[in-house]
Amino acid sequence: MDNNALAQLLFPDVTQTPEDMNARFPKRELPDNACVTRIGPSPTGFVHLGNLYNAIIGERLAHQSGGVFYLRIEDTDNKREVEGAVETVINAMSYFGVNFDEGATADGDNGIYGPYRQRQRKDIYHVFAKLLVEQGKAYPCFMTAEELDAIREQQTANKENPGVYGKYAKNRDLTLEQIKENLAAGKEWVLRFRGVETDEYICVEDAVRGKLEMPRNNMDFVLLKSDGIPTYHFAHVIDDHFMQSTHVIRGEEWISSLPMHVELFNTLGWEMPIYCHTATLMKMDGASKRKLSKRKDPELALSYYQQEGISKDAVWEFLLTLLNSNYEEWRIANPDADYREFPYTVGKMSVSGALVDLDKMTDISKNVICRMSAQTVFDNWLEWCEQYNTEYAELIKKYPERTLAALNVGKGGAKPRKDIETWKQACDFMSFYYDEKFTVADEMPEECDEATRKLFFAKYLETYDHSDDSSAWFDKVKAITEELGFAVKPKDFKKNPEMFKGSIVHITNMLRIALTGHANAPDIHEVSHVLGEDIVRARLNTWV
RNA sequence: GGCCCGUUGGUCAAGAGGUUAAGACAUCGCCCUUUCACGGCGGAAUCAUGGGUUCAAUUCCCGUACGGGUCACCA
Repeated sequence: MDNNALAQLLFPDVTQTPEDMNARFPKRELPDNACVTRIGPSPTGFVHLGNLYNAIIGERLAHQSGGVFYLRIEDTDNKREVEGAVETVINAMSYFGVNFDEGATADGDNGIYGPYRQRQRKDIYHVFAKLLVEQGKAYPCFMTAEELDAIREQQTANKENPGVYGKYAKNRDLTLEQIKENLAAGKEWVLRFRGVETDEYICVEDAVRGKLEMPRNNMDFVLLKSDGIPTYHFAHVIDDHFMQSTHVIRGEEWISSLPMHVELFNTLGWEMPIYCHTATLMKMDGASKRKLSKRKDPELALSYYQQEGISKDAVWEFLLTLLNSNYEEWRIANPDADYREFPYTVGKMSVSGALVDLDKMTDISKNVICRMSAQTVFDNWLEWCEQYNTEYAELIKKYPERTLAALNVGKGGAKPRKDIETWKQACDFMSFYYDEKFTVADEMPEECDEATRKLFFAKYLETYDHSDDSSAWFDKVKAITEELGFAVKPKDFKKNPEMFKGSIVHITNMLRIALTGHANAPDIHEVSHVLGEDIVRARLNTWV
């Protein structure tokens, strides 16, 4: 077989050489130990937590080391492509604060190692496809889907490994004449790698898992599909070589195709990047763990977190706690530091599938929000409402001063309140500050019967002076409490419950509910001043 | 089925051949407090399993179970 003739027959238009490619993509000039990383999403229009999870690792590695983090669109499967998906990826990533130095942009490319969309890199892949044919390491295969199915059936029946290899690789040794005939007959073909029959093992040092040992590839896997577009495997090796990725971060589902990648790097004589195979995100389903699924689990979609109003920093920090086991300790030691200051390391990563725990996420979100200034909370909440709850957006804009003052309640000091968990929940929590939304949601304490209520609110309003300071105000509350036969000190009531109708706890609860509608609301005196005297009087008057 | 990866409290997890097996979330109790929170203190709760190596194994090795992945002209 004349391999050069075959190569020329298959790729008549390819005139460039591997040397041309080396010249086209010069070596990056970066500091020592700088990491070059990337994410390579396929443009399906669905961005999920796992994408972000891997993106964060790449982003951290690159930006901590003065390296480059880029976006490459892996669009080799045109069946799955969705309009506008590239923009969706970029927007989602940028919403969560993941920004690219280089790569695909909404309307083009940024960087000299492009194009950054694989479909546009056909000419590059073909140079190496041709090279492999010349070297006798790749060959055209004309087998139809039916033939392939038949082989697979036979293999399954014989309890053999399925696939095109060894004697099953029927087109492996076609003559140049046969190939010419097939081509002339207009038969479709794919380019297959010529696998070696061997019982050798390969060993790859994975940065998160350590040694990975598996049988060396013996499959005649597909390099180029019948439309001339490469498969993931071929594209990955060529792209990560020329774009000079130092670390390939991807999900563990790729481990099983690693032998193909190793084989390609070796035959092309290129150095392998460092592989980081990350754990799959799991979820509790009944009593067992399972992989998060796109269809069943809304929390897998990144858009879910936006809709729920979980702040982007909280999502980052949540992922960081999964990614690096000592992140939480660092956070406790450095409560005010930016999470970007945390020194991330790959080796500290979990290798087993982590469960996505929404409670934990909420807790982190709460802590993130309580560290923000009232103004920042205001801005972020409003921004979220503009998109997801326009009714509240209007209210915030209608009462900006009151809203800001309300958000400021419990701020300052070493132990800020943690009332707001998410932007969505903020709408519920803050509702009582707006007459438009105010309702009495909780029951009055049973110790306060109707007569008590009427009497209390009448007296309270009678003596109410909006300018009273906190202690003057509370003295008055105490006086009325005593008058009504309630214990001023909760402990007295605890000791001798039969001597009182209730305690000041019940009285203040009643007041709180009348004022805010909820048993759970901040300090009454402070809330009163945020609301203003008119609203306070109006709300309490309805109980008299 | 073949190949591969994994398994420490309910969850996320640290950990090392000898530890009282960290810490966080959740949960329960107590304290602080006018209330609601915040906060503080404390409780309950974990090394999948069998065998080996060893003076000693949760940690190292082998098997088993369980969970997961993959075996496409999908990534």
